[in-house]
Amino acid sequence: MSQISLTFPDGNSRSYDKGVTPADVAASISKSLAKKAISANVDGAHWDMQWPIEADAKIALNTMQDVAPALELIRHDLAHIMARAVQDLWPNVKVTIGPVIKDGWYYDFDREEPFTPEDLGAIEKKMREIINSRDPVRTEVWERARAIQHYTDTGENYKVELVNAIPDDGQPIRMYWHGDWQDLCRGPHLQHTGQVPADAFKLMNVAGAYWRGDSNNAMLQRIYGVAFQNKNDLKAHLNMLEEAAKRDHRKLGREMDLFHMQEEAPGQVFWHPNGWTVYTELQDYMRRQQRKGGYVEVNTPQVVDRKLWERSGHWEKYQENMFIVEVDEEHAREKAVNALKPMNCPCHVEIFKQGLKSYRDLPLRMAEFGSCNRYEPSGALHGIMRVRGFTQDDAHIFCTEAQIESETAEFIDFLSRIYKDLGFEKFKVKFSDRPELRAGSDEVWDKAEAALLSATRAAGFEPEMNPGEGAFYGPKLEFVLTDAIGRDWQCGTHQVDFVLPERLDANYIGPDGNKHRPVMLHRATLGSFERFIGILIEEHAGKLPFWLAPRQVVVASITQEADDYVAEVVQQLRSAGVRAEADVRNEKINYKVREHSVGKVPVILAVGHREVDERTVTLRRLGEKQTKVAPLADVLADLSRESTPPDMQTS
RNA sequence: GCCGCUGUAGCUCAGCUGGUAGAGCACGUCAUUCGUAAUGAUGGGGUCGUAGGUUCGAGUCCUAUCAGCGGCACCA
Repeated sequence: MSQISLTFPDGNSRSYDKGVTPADVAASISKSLAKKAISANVDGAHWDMQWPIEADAKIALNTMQDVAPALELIRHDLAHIMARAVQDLWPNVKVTIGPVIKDGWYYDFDREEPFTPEDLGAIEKKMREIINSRDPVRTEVWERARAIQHYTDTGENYKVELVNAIPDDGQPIRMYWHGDWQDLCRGPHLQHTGQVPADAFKLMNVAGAYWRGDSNNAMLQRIYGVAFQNKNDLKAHLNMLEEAAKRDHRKLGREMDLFHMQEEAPGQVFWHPNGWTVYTELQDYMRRQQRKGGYVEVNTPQVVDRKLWERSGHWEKYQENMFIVEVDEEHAREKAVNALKPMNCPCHVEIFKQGLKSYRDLPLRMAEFGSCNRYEPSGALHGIMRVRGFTQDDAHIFCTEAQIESETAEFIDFLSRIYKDLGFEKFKVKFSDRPELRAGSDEVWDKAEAALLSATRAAGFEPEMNPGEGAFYGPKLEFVLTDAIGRDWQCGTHQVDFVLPERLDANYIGPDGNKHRPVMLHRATLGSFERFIGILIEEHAGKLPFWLAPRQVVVASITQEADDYVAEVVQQLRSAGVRAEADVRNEKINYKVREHSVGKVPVILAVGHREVDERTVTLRRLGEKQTKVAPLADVLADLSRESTPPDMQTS
């Protein structure tokens, strides 16, 4: 039998028989390692202890101390153990797939009756039994025909489909057994079920999910679980979720009296005075940024004849998601079907088309705080993050092909500065390329994708790839922020579009005296005010930066004799541009401090007879215990400076 | 839109197997004038999401519908 040489992390090599497994290797080193090992890294690939090694390689054996492989295996084995537990309890349930995800795993089942919370408890219990039984994990590579026959015989029709979907490119069809329970799986897995910590996982919830992610397919039941290396990590995770729930923008929106939503206007926001203050502060800030950035601002109609949407192509694709506005026929002077504008781009093209444009006018950056309405599917709505009525900080840049790259670079810079001002130093960038259903030739897509990508990389970002997720008219850069519990939300976007200018016949006169098509860049920085404010609230846990805080200062009296002084302080703060309120209610200072702290007011100024006499105030900042007594004039100057937005700070 | 869960006072929630609604906070009034996260007393407040149905009787059971929540699908 031929020999191969395996090189260990310490640089030493040993030779083994060809086809040696990591389990053999571990056993050749020590008995305890053979027991402790969970998997190996073989030339960088995560390798099951049972898989044979056929050639010289670098090898490292993993134990539970190696976090990444340990978590991967724990979660993956738990997926199998859970599926086994479910089939032990309900033999008629069909299994499908069960991958590892962030913090845990899920497994999709086909079962008539819904899983109940009690079922989850029973499954967890069964899973612990399986773990405690320390059943060996075994693997074999099967012929495709045998696997299909096996799953046909056992009635696992989803598995048949999965086997058939495995490409015929020499990739092995691998079977795994956890005890007697069998699943199709790429692996690797642990050596036996007892290697999974029995006290560091929890089944979280059941949800519906379509088979293979396609809404035309059957709806399966997905059970989500989380798992860690030990009990404490699990506890910390559950604790984190509990803390995150306190930062939920829907909860804080109510507590801070920012907005509400109600049944009569689903997916639309009633902004209260506090929330509207945040909104307008943010809008003022964006308007200043856009002016500085060389944008012109426009405004376009809300109700637009369907003819324009037909020409732009949106009617065909998005008709069902548009609010249709029809005038009562009896009273209508002319019959027309209109739609509430779901987007601003066609309207901006129409402005561009007014008057002949020259290449000297390009790039033309046209911005609008555009109110849009989209009839989003009911299940998509989520607080103020995904709504049916929203306002984009939208702009369209009309430019030449040659300008795409520099305009993209400039926008990325523009967005980064703004996100930084708003407290987001880091954000994800995703790149979505051509979808299957699209307009425009491959040649045009090649150009657009290349230009977007190279500008993004030049700006220092390596985008995450979203294959096939682009808009129908062009590739897309997405700037993604996450909410309190880690869900991704697309906020900023930057898209190249060669299609719409064509469809709506926009053109400019080039240096050659001929008509040319401009390229259109669709871009939004915040995305929508609604979503961005939602993210902002969660990111800051309601403690918004001072300049954005709706109620910046409450001046609270300690006794009635300070009431006049309170009024004076409030007046002076307001004159200095600070949003200040008086609280002269007949309540104890403790009560007032608590109430305004809960309301996330960043600064409380308490005044009693001492302050009146000395013309000082006692200042307390949100979240801090200690207070500071200072002359009124000093505090006025400080707070006035603090309330100035970051882009208007002078020093 | 799909699967599941939820909907009782402004908010958070209780209300067992059907016998016609309850707490805390909030709000009003009175007392208290207080030094940094809840002063005390007292009072008012709900057609139990909506519409049907079963029943002598429905917050409780059934049907439909609306909205919200968690996922999935969608996201110009």
